[in-house]
Amino acid sequence: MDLDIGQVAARSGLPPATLRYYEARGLIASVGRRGLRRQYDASVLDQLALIALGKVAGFSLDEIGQMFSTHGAPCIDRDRLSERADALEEQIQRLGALRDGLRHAARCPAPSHLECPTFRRLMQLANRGKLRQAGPQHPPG
Amino acid sequence: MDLDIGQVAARSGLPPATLRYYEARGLIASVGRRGLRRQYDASVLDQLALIALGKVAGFSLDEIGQMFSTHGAPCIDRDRLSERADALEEQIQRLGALRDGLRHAARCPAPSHLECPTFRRLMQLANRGKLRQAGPQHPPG
DNA sequence: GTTGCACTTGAAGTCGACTTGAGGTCAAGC
DNA sequence: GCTTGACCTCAAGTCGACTTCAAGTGCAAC
Repeated sequence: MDLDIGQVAARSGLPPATLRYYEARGLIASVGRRGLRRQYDASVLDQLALIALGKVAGFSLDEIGQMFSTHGAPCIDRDRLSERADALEEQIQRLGALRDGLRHAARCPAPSHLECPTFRRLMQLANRGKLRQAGPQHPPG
Repeated sequence: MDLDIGQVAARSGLPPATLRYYEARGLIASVGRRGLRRQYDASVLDQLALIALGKVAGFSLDEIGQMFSTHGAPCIDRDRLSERADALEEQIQRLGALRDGLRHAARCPAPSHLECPTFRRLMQLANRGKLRQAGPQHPPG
């Protein structure tokens, strides 16, 4: 019934090294060994899916780790999800403004972007940090 | 008329070390020295604002560097801005889906999130990479 | 019985954008 | 003329999430 680390890797799409890394970080736990090899309960796949979700939602591995109760079952704080949803909402607003600014700049007839008032306003915003944390994540690796 | 690096730092809010770093990367150029100290033309402030904007828009420093012509004046590719605007649009869609999912999960009456179909669907999406690159950027440093 | 492969370990390397540190130089103020 | 403080250079350190490496182990197949 248990899964060998290789099988978990195959089903989750994560390399074994990453699974060991997660285990070392306390995000997942193996149920034992067969020879040297780690064995995992099938529920680890759910946990890994949850971890993946947490990551795209913007949680750090540490934060995700705290969402698993000591017993391994997920105990996700609903307030925390709401908070994160609100943060996403704000970010969406910022990105929307940025997108509109870029669209405008792309079409703007001013000879230099520096002469376009809209573009300059965008620059001001960026400089004052109003737009901070709005950028897309460069794909890790 | 020229600005000392300290003045540029004060006006831009960037530490001198960062200005030197940008200069080493070829993003800005000093017009000379007074004693040891770098002197900059006032236009460097525009360039720095532009760099800040590029950063929040998700460009890397290398990409931003390429947007300055060899003469220092910005020569921003309008197609590139459009592309980035489109990428932002997509990201906004993904973040919206994620936000909705989180909101639902926060309110969902299922005893465990794992038993909520919406939440599970979200997990699936995250796992298939449909949501990748959607997370908010953790502020560097 | 030996080969081969997927695993094991711990340490070190990677990425981008800086920041920090050590040791040195210069102009100004006392 | 000596101190102070802001700059200088170059090297190394930081952060998070991995990846890669070197050297070793154990099971299965031939």
